[in-house]
Amino acid sequence: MALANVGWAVGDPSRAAMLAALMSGQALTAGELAVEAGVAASTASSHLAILSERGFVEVVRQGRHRYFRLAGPEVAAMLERISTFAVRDAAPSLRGAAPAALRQARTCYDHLAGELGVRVFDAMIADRRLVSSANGVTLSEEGRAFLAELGVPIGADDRSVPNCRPCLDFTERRPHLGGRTAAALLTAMNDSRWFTPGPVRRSLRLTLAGRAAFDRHFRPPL
Amino acid sequence: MALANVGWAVGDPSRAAMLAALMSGQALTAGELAVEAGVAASTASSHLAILSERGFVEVVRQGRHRYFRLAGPEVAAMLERISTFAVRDAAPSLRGAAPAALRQARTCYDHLAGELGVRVFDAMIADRRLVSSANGVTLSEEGRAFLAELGVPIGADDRSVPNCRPCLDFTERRPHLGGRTAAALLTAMNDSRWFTPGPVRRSLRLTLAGRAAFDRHFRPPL
DNA sequence: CGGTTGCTTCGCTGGAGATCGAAACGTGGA
DNA sequence: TCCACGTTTCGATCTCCAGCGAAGCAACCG
Repeated sequence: MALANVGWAVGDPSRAAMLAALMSGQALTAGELAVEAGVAASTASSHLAILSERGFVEVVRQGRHRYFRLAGPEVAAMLERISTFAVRDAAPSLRGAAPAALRQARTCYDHLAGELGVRVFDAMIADRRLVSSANGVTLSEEGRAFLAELGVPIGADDRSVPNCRPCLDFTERRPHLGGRTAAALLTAMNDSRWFTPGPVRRSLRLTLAGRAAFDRHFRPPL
Repeated sequence: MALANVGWAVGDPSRAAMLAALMSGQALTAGELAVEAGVAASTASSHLAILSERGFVEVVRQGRHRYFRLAGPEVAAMLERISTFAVRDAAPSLRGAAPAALRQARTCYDHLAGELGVRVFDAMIADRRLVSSANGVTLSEEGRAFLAELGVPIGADDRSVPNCRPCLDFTERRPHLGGRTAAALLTAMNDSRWFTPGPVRRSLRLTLAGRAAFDRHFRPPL
């Protein structure tokens, strides 16, 4: 029976934690997912085999890493449907405050996400500092110059840890900027005091200086 | 974690079987659900306690029976989403034809369901042959006369197997007519050759005579 | 009032599977 | 060529929980 199979697969706490982590749209390695779920690598491996067999996640080998990501938007949609179901009659306190803080700006592992994260992505695309390429996005010459101006170091474009890549934003449902350069960008932003820690773990609050800087450097398209 | 909780709840084969049975929209007793899942009554009881606690099903006591039904259309929608997920890459032949045939008219255990089932319900309400009552619907005097004219026997209104009751239609998401009288009505319809068996198990196909009769007796409201 | 029926509670058992560590494997870097 | 690291496989352990039957309630029927 379909219901039981799917339910069983996502019903294990460790597997659910892994899927939840992958809901961010990021591709994560087996090791990272093990940490995320709080289990040994061997345990994670068997769980990932199950999720992979059943079509919840797909895997791409890169060097000696194995990156996992959700198998498609239908999977994400279904998982979200399940998640939101349980929350439908939860304490309403959480629904308003915490997500609001997280919605505007937060960290997604090591880079900026939320409304402002998406804004960075959109603005850089609009200004042709970022251009779509075969598998994702790459920095243009203007983009490199722009980031250099902001004091963001740009490493070599490694295939396994790309410089820039789109990362699906969980709250905005649109890509924000991920990758090594995005991490460096967030570091630079923090060094320049654009953000202070927000009220919720992982949330960021824009300072006055940050607001001005955003208006100057990442004008919202349109 | 929400994902894990919901998944765990629906991930047990017995619980999944019960939920699947309830997806028809029918309210079923604990005993019937035990048979449906193929487990002992005691086992079913503990499963139903779990499903009830977590808000998947709601229960209404009637005499010494306990009728269970899905807690609401959101539950049905979520379960359907999960079920169809597993089928998403099955043979595409089934996706179009079978549901279409089932959508128009089919049997729901012993009575008529689908578009035409809902139409019967709506028309009888609109014509005041059926009136809402404390717990469900009951036949008015006009309703009894109407059914007698169609050759439908009407038994005494037993509390545990009611004469008429609303039964949530799975495809239409609105009630159609269930209960003992609805079963008798379907029998009468079949005797009068309003339907022939459809292409799919449980599906019904309207004959020319049936179409005319429906237009005469169950004029769609508005 | 018993008798019957539907359901739940209780205590126990068995088995599935989640978990870990150790060891094997495979890839990349030195 | 060898080592380091990420990952998988294997074997063993242990916990959780689905399952049942027996007994206890509760409602209806005579």
